[in-house]
Amino acid sequence: MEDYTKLFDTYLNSRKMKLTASRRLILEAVFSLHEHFDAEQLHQVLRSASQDISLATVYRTLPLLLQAGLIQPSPRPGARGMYEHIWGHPRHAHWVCVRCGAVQETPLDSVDPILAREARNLKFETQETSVEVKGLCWKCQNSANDSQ
Amino acid sequence: MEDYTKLFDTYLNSRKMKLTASRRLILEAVFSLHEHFDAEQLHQVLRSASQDISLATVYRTLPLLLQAGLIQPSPRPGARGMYEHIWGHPRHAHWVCVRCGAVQETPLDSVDPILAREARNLKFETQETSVEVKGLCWKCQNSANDSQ
DNA sequence: TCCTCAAATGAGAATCAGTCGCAAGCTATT
DNA sequence: AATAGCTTGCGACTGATTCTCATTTGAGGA
Ligand SMILES: [Mn+2]
Ligand SMILES: [Mn+2]
Ligand SMILES: [Zn+2]
Ligand SMILES: [Zn+2]
Repeated sequence: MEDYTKLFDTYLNSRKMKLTASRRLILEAVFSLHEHFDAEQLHQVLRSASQDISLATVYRTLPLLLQAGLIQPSPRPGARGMYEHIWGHPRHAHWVCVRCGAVQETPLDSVDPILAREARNLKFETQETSVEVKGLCWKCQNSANDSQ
Repeated sequence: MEDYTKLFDTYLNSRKMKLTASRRLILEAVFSLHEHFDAEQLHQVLRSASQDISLATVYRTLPLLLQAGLIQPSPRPGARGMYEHIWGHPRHAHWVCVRCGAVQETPLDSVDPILAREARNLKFETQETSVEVKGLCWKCQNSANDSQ
């Protein structure tokens, strides 16, 4: 049993909920993906693995994974309800190209101490940090004069 | 004529669009607000000033203000389509309390140089930065054992 | 001032992601 | 096996945003 499965099971037990077959499959699908995803995409992954899980169940499971600390919202301009798995992944900033949509990631190591200091000043108890930068990736700068 | 009105006019002219009465009123409403808002709230502000602008027009104008650099999206967990005006406002991080919803702001001064350095490494041309921190505000920590 | 035409608007229909209600299916317990 | 509580699928529903289209407005030219 993977670590993340144990963690999910523990979380569910603490809520008198069950680690069902559906939830296990959704969890596996989430950790099989290495990009950001939404409910619909996750559902597609399951369907192409011939797993007939209803979309409603996918929608119902995402908040559980969120609460369990296994995924986090990963908002994209324009898109809604995007997530990414975070178990075992160092926290990171997202650099989103507004032209081609590519997303690069960088660790938050240098930003974190600063935010920690400010949190102390505000007496704010941080739960989750999100750093998103929009702009043009290297490739798109160089093709800035191409069509669209 | 306010600076932001001139800027909007210039932007619209460059697109062969017109600074109409409706757009002017929406612009004024946007800068009369000093919190984050969505289309519906903006529409309410206009209605309570007896300005009968249709909600569709509000929705149509927001992307123009965005493109003109007068407002920016200000995503809130759970809420969609939130904005804030930014003309003349220093860029800032948002500290959102997950319990009471209060939003505090801090300048990005100390974070910016770090992100600038990383942008250089990535050869990324930054257009917009968003730093959002979720957690508990000071008040809510102290009432953490209260109901809800 | 009057005309012309592209741009803008209002009203309501349409879309679409996400949620909900409920009957049926599971699973642990007795 | 009966019970009780959790979970699921299905389809109906909701609410935010977008779209369509008939009508109005506004800027520039005659
Ligand atoms: Mn990521
Ligand atoms: Mn703000
Ligand atoms: Zn790009
Ligand atoms: Zn609070």
